[in-house]
Formats: sequence, C-alpha cells, structure tokens
Amino acid sequence: MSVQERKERERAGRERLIVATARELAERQGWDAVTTRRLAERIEYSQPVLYSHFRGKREIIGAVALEGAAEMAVALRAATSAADGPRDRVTALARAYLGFAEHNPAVYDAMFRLDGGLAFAHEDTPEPLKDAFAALLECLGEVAGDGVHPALFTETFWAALHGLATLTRARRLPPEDTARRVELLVDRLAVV
Amino acid sequence: MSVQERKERERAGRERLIVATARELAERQGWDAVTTRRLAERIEYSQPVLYSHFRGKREIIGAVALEGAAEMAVALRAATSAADGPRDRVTALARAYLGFAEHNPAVYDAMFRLDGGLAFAHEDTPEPLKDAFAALLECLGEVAGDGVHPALFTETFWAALHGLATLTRARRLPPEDTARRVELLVDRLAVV
DNA sequence: ACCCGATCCTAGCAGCGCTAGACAATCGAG
DNA sequence: CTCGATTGTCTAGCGCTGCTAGGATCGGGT
Repeated sequence: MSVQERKERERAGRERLIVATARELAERQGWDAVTTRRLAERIEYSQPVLYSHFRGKREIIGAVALEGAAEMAVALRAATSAADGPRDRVTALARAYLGFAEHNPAVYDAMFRLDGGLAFAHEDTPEPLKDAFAALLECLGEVAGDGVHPALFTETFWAALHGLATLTRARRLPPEDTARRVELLVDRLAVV
Repeated sequence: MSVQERKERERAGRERLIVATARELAERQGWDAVTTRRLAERIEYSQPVLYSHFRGKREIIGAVALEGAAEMAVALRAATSAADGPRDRVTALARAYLGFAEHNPAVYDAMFRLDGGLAFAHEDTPEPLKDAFAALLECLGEVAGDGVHPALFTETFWAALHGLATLTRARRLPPEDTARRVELLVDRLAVV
C-alpha cells in the first residue's frame, strides 16, 4: 500500500513542478514561450508526460490560474485587513489588485485573459476563483451604497480595475497616472 | 504613367480585400482561424502575396484595428449626438461602446486585446485611434467634474467600459446585468 | 521582337500542440 | 525465483502554424 502512496506523492510532486515551471517560464518570457516542448525539457521529462497530468496546454494554464487566484485572495485580504475604515480599505484593495496584476502579469493573464478552460460565474466555478471574488466582495460590499446589490457593485468595480490593469499593461494607457485613476475610481464609485 | 496608376489602384484594392477578408474570417470563426494559408486561399492568391502588403500577421491585425477604430468613432459620435443632456449622452456613449464591442468582437480584440503592432498613448499613435479616443473625450470631458482632468477621467471611464466588455465576453461576468452595471457606472462616475 | 524588371508561385524551414506505438521497469501470482 | 501483466515513459511522427528563398512567368519599354 505504501508503494502506491509513494507513487502518488511523486506524481503530485511532478504535477506541482509542471505548474510551477510553466508559471515561471510564462512570467519570465511570456505565455507564447511556454510550449509543451520547452516545458517538457525544463522538467526533464518528455512531452507526453505532460499529457498524463493535463489534457493539454489549456489545462496547464488553468492550473496556474487557480494557483494565482488563491494567492490573489490572500494578497487582497492582507491589504484590506491592514487598513482602517471602509474608504481606506477600498483604496488598499484597489492598489493590491493592480499590484498583483503588475507583478504577476502571466498569472493574471492565465486568470482573466487566456482560456484556461475554467468556468466562471457559475455554480461549478472552482473554489479558488469563487474565493478571490469573495475577497473582493467582503471589502466592496461595504461601500455599494443603498439600493445597489453588493455583488453587482463588486462586479462593476472589479471590471473597472480589470480595465485599468489590462489597458495599462498593453500600453494603451500611460502608466504614470495609475494612482490618480485609482483615486478617482474609489472617490466616485465607493459610497462611504 | 497611367499603367503605373492602374497597378497601384489594383494593389490598393487587393490590400483592402486582404483586410476585409481577415476581418470577416476573424468575426466569423475567431482570430485563431485567421491563418496566412486560409487568408491567402480566400483572396485567391498565394501566401507570399500577403507579405508584399504587410510585414506579417501582426500588421494585418493592426490594419483591422485601424479600420475598426474609425468605425467606432463614427458609432460613438452618432450615439452621443442623438442624446440630449450630458447624462443621457454618457449613457448613450457607454451603450454604444459596449454594443460595438459585442457586435464586432474580433475587431474589438484587434484594437484592444491583440498585438497589432500599433502605438498607443504616444505622439505617433495612428490618427484613427487618436480620433476614437477623442470621440470618448468629447462626451466624457463634459462630466469629469471640477478639478479632474478630462483626459484622466476619460481614461478611467474607458477602462471601466473595457473591463465590462472583456470580462462579459470572456464569460467572467454574467451578461444579464450589463445594463445595470452601466447604469451604476454612469450614475457614480459622471458628474452632471 | 526582344530584353529586363516586376510579380507571383512552388516548395520548404523550423516550430507548434498533440498522440500512436514501441519499449523498459515494476508488480503480483504460481 | 520466474514469468506474464500492468504501468510508466520515450521516440517518432502527424497536421498544422508563420514566414521566406528561389525559380518561373508575364508585361512594358526600347
């Protein structure tokens, strides 16, 4: 029995290695550089091994996305819990969100830009994604204002942050004024 | 001399054909389906002909993006000019923007999600892109509010719309509540 | 009528995601 | 301890991608 357990542990370890390697490679050289061949070479196995863990490249992206979602949830909660008062909490949340997107662009892409084969806004959405949204909701629900559904407010605020994150990184927006845009967003959207 | 002119006309016509075909194919089957081979086959020329007009696939995407930007500017101005009062104008603008993104997803992707090799937020940004931003600015500058730079306000509002457009289309947001999210956005962001 | 330059196509390169089938290592039964 | 079955891994290859070198062909100018 322990032989089987050891094998399963090794398998799980290798799966983590695949995800971590894919993430690192994507973060360093972009997702285009994450090819099954390169990935296989880095983990020192042949290509088909990847397909014994994941159905394809899509699912690897999805795995990175889930890992990222869990980390983002932690980062957001850490930022909000360190701030006093609803307004400062929202500002801290927004900064933490954009900071995460800026410092983990490949992970952010895996979560929200690429197709990782994950379900969103469903009952069968994976737990880490629901939890990341919950982290947003916990903070933003406080400032939705009267007569506005907290989830709807959260979605809208999130969309605004997502727009800032993606347009800035795609050089569609000059990065210098990000702080002022965030300030404007918080000032106008949050009811305190 | 007229021979040369005829040839140039024919060349220009073929270039338009390439762009239109790429756009149609992308709109119908997604950008992944727009391969140089398929594109060449549809215009009834061989692949290398594409490269005598554009440096590569990237530039073809860029050409579609420019065409789309011009159309979007027209659509936005048409929507705003049909509305009375700043508030209704902003609502109309937001709806027109999201409508354009929804009905021309491939063109929208070419403009804002894919790399078409175009410069943004620069002095050497192509004219159609600057003009599309100008169309936003004309309407949104009115409602920036005191002490807020119109361009900064426009960028922020635009980012929010972009976030809604992309997250909705990527199924990250349920599409039913789009209208309410827009209403919330206009209510809170625009100063009337 | 001929030549020469412009124009276009055939063929091919390296790399992609993914998989069939061969091969080796390991396990359980006799 | 040996043998067959199972499991795990690799080599090789398919059809596709974006892109390009080099040869053929066509048409205008002399």
